[in-house]
Amino acid sequence: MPDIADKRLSSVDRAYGAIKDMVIAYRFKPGERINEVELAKRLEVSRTPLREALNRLVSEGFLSFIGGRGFFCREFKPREIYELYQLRAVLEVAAARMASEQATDEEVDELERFLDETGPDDGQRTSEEMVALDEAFHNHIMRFARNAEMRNLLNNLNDRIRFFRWIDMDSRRQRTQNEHRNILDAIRCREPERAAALMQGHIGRRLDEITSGIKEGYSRIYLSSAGID
Amino acid sequence: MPDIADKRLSSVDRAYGAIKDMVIAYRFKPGERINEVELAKRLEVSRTPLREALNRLVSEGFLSFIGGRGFFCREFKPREIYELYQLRAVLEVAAARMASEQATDEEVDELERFLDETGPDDGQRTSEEMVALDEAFHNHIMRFARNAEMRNLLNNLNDRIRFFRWIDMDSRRQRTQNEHRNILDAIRCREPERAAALMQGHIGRRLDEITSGIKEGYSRIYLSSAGID
DNA sequence: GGACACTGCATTGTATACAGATTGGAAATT
DNA sequence: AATTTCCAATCTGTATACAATGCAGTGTCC
Repeated sequence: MPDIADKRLSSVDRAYGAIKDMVIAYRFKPGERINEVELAKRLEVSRTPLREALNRLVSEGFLSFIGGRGFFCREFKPREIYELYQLRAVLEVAAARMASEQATDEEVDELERFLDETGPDDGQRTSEEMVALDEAFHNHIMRFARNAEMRNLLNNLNDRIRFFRWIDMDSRRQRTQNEHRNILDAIRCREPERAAALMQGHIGRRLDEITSGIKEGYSRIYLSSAGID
Repeated sequence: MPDIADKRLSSVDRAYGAIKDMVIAYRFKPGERINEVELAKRLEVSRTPLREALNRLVSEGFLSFIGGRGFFCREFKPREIYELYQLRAVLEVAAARMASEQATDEEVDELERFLDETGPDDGQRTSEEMVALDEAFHNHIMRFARNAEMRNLLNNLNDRIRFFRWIDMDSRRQRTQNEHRNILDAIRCREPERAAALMQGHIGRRLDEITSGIKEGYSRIYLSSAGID
């Protein structure tokens, strides 16, 4: 996470990081218009670098833009979240298959140690922490797949759906660890199809439940953005 | 393709479209530094909207950026092209599977008519035309998959690898049509796994041959950009 | 009472100015 | 001859100004 006040960074980078964090944390309401002058004042940059950062965030799917009207926090229609999850599943299933073929034994051992150290859940963790650990596991797998483009894309998707993963994390604390261990075992045994099938089950099975989860997500979004400002 | 001179479009949009077309057509050499003042003059916009467009193109993978030094045409290392192809294969294999489950019978018929009308190759087509038809077929499949995020991503990937698809199109004019018909048949029969396997073969088999093709691609890039200006 | 036009304010779109960083090349030094 | 230093020209990074567009609130007309 880039420091917003770090003067070594360019104004564009500072604005970019700050706004992205704000979008991820739902400090903007979905569909809310972004006032450039006000935001520029808040971030202590001028509108020129601010708009460069906003343009980048539009390309990355965090904001939308309507000519003549300005920039908006992107909306999260249930269908869109569903599609993001679906793409994430496609990517991660492929990554599991590729990891089974390309991960080194050392990498597999390292990931197993990670699982040993971080689990099982003692019941004290927040949803945020659980998601972070979950993400870390999946990022390991993706690194084993040796494809930087896919890795960047997964990072982008994770940033965009993180909030909604909080919601359904509660219901599967226990199962997650076991499923992760099974996936890792398939990779260790060099069984791409089994790894892919397990990953498909691990992510894909939740797809149907997501639509309902989004409603709860929305209520939390409005709560949090109302409570902070 | 947006008209560069269309004054109804904003300066940012005009610059964005023009630069993207230039990158796709390799009017910049890989790694070439982009002079903002000169490019702004050529496109008849000021540096402010130009830089907004350049920032968008960085996020979309068409350009790179180094703070303090400026914008550069992205380089195409063999490894990167390989990874883009690989991601494309992952996406399209998933799309074939999803299309088998979700395409309507009418859509399948429509795509079959498209194949009837555009093939077989009479030997008169250029590589560019062949790639355009190939892309159109694959875009149909992707539309059947009902995922806008994946569709956008595929469009982005196609724009970024189009040049290299010209190179290996020559060698497989005939086979392409047959493979397309087989894939469509699997979708029609609602056999997701067969569709996926055929798509995997159709795209994935070429992955190994790509690295060598890139060298030829590079020579064409330098020829074309030298010849036009 | 409701629809519509008008007007002033707020906001975006773009050009330009200028400060600071970078680069390439000439001159000086080893 | 090769390397380094320094300087001027060039280029990027950012702020600001102003024009153009959109928006909301008011009043008017039907």
